[in-house]
Amino acid sequence: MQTTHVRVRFAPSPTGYFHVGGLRTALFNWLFARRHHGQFILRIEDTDRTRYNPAAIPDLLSSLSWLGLNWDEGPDVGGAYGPYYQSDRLELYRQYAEQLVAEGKAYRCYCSPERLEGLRKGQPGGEHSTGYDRHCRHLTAAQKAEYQAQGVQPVIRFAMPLEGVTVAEDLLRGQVTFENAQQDDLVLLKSDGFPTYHLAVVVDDHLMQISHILRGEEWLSSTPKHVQLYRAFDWPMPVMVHLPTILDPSGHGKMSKRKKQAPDGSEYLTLVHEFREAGYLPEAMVNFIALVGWSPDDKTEFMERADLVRLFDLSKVSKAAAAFSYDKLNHMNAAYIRSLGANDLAGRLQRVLLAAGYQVDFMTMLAWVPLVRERLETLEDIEELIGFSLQPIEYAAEQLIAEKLDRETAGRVLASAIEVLQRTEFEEAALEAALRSEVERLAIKARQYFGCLRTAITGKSVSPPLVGCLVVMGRAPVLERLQQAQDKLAAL
RNA sequence: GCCGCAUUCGUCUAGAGGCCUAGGACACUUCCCUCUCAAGGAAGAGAUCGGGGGUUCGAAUCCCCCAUGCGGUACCA
Repeated sequence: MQTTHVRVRFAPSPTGYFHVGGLRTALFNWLFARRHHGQFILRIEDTDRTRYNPAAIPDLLSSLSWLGLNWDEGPDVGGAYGPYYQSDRLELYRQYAEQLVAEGKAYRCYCSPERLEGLRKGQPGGEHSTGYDRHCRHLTAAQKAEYQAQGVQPVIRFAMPLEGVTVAEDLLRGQVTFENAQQDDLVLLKSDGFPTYHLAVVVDDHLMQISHILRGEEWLSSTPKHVQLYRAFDWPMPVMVHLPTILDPSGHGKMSKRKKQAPDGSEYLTLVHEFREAGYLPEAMVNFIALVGWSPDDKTEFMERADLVRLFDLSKVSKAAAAFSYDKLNHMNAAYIRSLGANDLAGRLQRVLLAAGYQVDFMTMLAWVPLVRERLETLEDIEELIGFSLQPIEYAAEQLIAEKLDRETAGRVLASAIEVLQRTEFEEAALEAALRSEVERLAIKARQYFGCLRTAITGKSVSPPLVGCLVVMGRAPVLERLQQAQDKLAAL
């Protein structure tokens, strides 16, 4: 596989935001390029003017950068085989299309969209569901002249062989055979002068000397068209690899084709920027996505980027579509968060909170790290975890007497805590010892004592270890909340 | 409808004729730890390898048929 110099490309169409399906294709291309010390090329396939979305390219570029998938040639960086926007290569496609016309391998078609539409409607269920009836394939000179006179803007169609078969070679699936009679005379050049995907992809992959085409499985069906185009141009075929589809978590339907609802009614994330905003680490995303449709062996799952590059092997890519598991992603993200250095984690968390509008300094964040580290599934969870320390809390007074406490005892707990916290050094071991002895003195359970305090301090029944929270918050704010709790209890 | 691809625990997968009474991970259950929640530790449940025919001494692994799923069937990519 490393006999030829590896040049691969990721060639998205800027019609919408970058989604996980595209990410998987991009990542596999990137890994393959890095594994073989080849080039990873980014090419923008903006040949559909009607679906063009100006937000798509900035989103794509920033997402790829966030994930660390750098490209050797493409937008921003240029390269020897540019331009890398297909809309800047129109003249090229026109020339190649004309060349095929001149050689009798393609022809001008003057059929109206209405006629084509009628054709499609008229023949469902027929033996030949092939869309176009090749009406214009054998027009006489006079007929052509008449269409021209009418001012009809023709398209250029490829003249597919009418008989025989086309065999596509796929690295994973072997030889896939298609009957030529089933194939359409596909449009190469649209009436607006833009190429279709089929023409542009073949011309560019050849001109850019792409050695391996790794693309989604949905392209397998159009591969015979591409094979015939390569043949018509007399160009060598790149190695083809069709990557398995990513299914949504239910296992039905392509991921990200449409938004799907999770069992709890929320929407599944499908766009890369959504994962970023939801607090997923780029390193976790890369590791996880690498495992959707590929695995190095029967054990290895956590792999740093260098491992991924070293181990990536196209021949071990799975052929079957795979469902996207948010559970596993979350697990992996949490594991990556836990493995981060304290300073690194603190910095990332601080950024999340600042972006959410909170005032937090780095040292405080650093103090929180040991308390929250193994409780974070995503970076965004930090707000839920320590939000109580950043803004006033609200809770019902009844919550102070949970855990089978009674009102009087809860009052004693608060009083005892206030007393202890006033005189004890604000340091974890000292506070822990002092509070524990109060638990004994009051002859209640630790969970009751700390549960009451937890509500008073955090307003919640779940929090990071309480004593740690007290230390990070500091004496004054803590005492203030305990006194507020006393008031609440009194008012009950 | 037609064409193509795929089919191993709920999910992601390992497996390329005997190493498989099918391994790992997520999720799940139980227990331990424990101020809550996590994390961690231990144990457990979970797939006769979609079904049916072959080939073979022997098949999850090879062949055929069927079923199901997915994809394609555009002047979209």
